Amino acid sequence: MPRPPRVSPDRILAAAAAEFAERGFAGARVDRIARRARVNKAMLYYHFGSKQALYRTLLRQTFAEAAGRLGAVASGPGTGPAKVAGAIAAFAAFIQERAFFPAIMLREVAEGGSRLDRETLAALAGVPRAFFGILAEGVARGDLRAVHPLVAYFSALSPIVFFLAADPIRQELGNTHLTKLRGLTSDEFVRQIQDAMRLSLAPHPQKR
Amino acid sequence: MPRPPRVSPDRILAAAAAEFAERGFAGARVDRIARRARVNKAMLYYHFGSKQALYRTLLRQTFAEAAGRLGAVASGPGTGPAKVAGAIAAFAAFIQERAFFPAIMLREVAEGGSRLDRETLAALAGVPRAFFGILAEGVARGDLRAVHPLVAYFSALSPIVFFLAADPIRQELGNTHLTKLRGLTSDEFVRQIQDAMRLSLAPHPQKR
DNA sequence: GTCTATACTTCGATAGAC
DNA sequence: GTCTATCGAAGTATAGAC
Repeated sequence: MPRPPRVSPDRILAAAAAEFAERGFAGARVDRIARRARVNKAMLYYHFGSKQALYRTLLRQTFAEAAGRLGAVASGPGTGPAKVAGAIAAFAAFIQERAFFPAIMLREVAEGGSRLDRETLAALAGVPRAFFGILAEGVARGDLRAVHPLVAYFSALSPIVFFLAADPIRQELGNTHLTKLRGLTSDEFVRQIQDAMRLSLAPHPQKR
Repeated sequence: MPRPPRVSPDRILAAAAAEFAERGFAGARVDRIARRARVNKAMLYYHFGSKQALYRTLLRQTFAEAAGRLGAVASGPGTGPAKVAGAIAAFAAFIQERAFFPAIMLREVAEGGSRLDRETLAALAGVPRAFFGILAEGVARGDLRAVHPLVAYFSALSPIVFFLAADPIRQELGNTHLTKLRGLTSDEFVRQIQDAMRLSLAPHPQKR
């Protein structure tokens, strides 16, 4: 006998994700989140207590799941280069399921994490930690070059976050004819980042 | 005979840069900007008209200067690889002079540019345009590989923006012992990104 | 759990004197 | 150009009935 689904909290979280991504914490409006979720505003406070608690709940869940996906790649099988490519793919796939993620990530980095509690910060830290684990294992095994982990981490993931988050602004620039470029799908972009990482992390010079 | 310097507008712009970077447009407070600039709030409105006009003025100036720096590299002398490295260095140097830039850039991308007028968007578009020019020239001359310009652009600049913007959050994570890493200076980071780009844009396989 | 009505606060912006 | 005082809108949050 299935438990009755807590539709309200889940709908509120989904609505909050969209609103916070579009407007940021300060720009988000509780009324708008409630309306998007088709619940009464009082219900939102009943379930989450405050705007900030809602925000933290959303981010903690999201970060934890992202870290979980990368952690699964890290503890799975495969060579170092394959795991790096797998981590990039997993991260990109996660983002594409949760289109709100890049914008929120960008905003939270800009904010310096000032609004996050310890638990949420810990969830966020799980993302780089999983990636660093892959790098360390590969270096120990000798199939990855020992670059500084932060360099590899930011080289691999930040272009993806940025590229996907910048989609609206690219549209806008394209529409006003300020720039013209051959289209590039997200999948192509991700593949190219994987290739670039493979090259820059290869332990020995290699043929292209 | 030197014109009297318009200290108020300049001080207001500097204060606005800090405030907008820390809190975003919606989170920024006009009162706080005025206080930081040590001017009366009415003066701020006298000079800039509205919070949004102030914001746009700041971003237009900043984007235009960033584009100008990259444009100078693009139209200057040097091989393709040297110009790419030069553009990365110029961009990093610009950011380090204007510490507020990464956070504002991140926020504006997250925002989808929705708050920018046409002129400010045009200024922003000058940044990738200069970078694309360097790439096209190098490809035509045969000393750069023809990767998609967007991939090169995001690979080169977004890690730098992210790394520098994430400094506060790294401090916080480090302080709460959630992660431990050997330090990495901004200069080292930039140099490594230059190296990675040199590798991934080399027209032929090369020794490391 | 759900809703209406509203208290309380903050903030952008301006009026108007100097 | 500069300042004080304040308006009016908008926003978070809650009280209290059902």
